[in-house]
Amino acid sequence: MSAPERSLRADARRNRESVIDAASELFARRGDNVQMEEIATRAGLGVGTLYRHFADKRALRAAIIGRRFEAMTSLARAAEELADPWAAFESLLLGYLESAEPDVAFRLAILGPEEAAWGDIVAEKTAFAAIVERVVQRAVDAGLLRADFRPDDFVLITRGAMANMSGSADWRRHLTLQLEGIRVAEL
Amino acid sequence: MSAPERSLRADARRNRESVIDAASELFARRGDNVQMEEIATRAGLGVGTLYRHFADKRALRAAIIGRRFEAMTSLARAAEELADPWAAFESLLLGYLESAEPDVAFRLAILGPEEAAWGDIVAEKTAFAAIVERVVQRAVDAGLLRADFRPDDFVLITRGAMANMSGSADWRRHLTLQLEGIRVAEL
DNA sequence: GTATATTCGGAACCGGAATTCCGATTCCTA
DNA sequence: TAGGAATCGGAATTCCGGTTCCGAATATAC
Repeated sequence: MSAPERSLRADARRNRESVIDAASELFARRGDNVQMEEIATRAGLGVGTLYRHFADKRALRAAIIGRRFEAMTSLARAAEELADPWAAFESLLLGYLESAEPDVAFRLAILGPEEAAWGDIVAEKTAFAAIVERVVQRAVDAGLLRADFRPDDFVLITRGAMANMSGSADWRRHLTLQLEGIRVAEL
Repeated sequence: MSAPERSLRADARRNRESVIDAASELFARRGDNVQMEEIATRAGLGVGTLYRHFADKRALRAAIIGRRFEAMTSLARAAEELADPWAAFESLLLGYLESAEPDVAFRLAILGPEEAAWGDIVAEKTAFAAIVERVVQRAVDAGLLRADFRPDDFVLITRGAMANMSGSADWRRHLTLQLEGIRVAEL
């Protein structure tokens, strides 16, 4: 991530923290529909300060989303611990989606076409992807997921579910339907 | 739709047509990332003219999307004609998605949270929905779709597929997986 | 406690894009 | 084919939010 260089004056470190908190909160609730000034205000700072810590809006958003990916990664690690292959897969899938649900910015980042300058994020994303790959493979090997199920399908499924997280759509219902399409019928 | 009042001066009607064509083209290709001026230019007109025909960007976009819904509706009508219940259902589903694929603006309209002032559109949307309901019901009654399949599920499925139309995601693959979750296993 | 480097704050600045305005132009009717 | 209404064109205006700047305030070193 944006290496929080050692040696930052105490107040600076504290403020950086505030900015991140405020930004996380707002981006999560309103996606990209948030002004730099509002973030600064909510952090109890001036916009200038905010720009001292992050080059521009993009960088700030990227940092926030990178952070969410870190959370996703540890969540994934926890799921992988589970002994039962199916439990691990389902836990990963559901945990990921439930974490994404309340974070509009994250969902937009995943669903949107934004291919540009994701810098940091990519790394985190990759770490997460590695775990997904292992968990999926384990479930397939155990004969619980259709043999032709690929890690990419995990992406298809999750994006699909996330697309139904706005408004009144019931993404859990959608997930259920999707699972019936990929799980191997028992017996 | 925005009732093209009778009695529009010939040139006016012609220009309105140009605007709609240009806007359709551009919105379809670039979603909302299009300027009023660009639309005017491509239509061979000045922005002023454009505003004479549509109150603002919103109205213009709404008109364009409403138009797409009209197309979707006639497409749906055609699908409903098919004798085989499953063929009708599949044709509707696939036809809808294939029409949506090349139209970024339409997809955004469906996927986005934009709840505000859809005015016109809603009507068209409703007409389309009515057909979907009948086609779905017919497939369910024929025992080809799981008994608990509801028209709302059609929305879940299509939104899911549309979410995988950007970048390298393979929405057809996703659709296949989803179909296996809702179709009744033959025999 | 003073000096010096950092950091803060927020008014001012800027660029981009939507929308307005009104004189010039074009259509249509009598 | 003249008159007047309807329409066009596009420069000018407005709005909005990101970004910059630099004097003031604050922290840390000595």
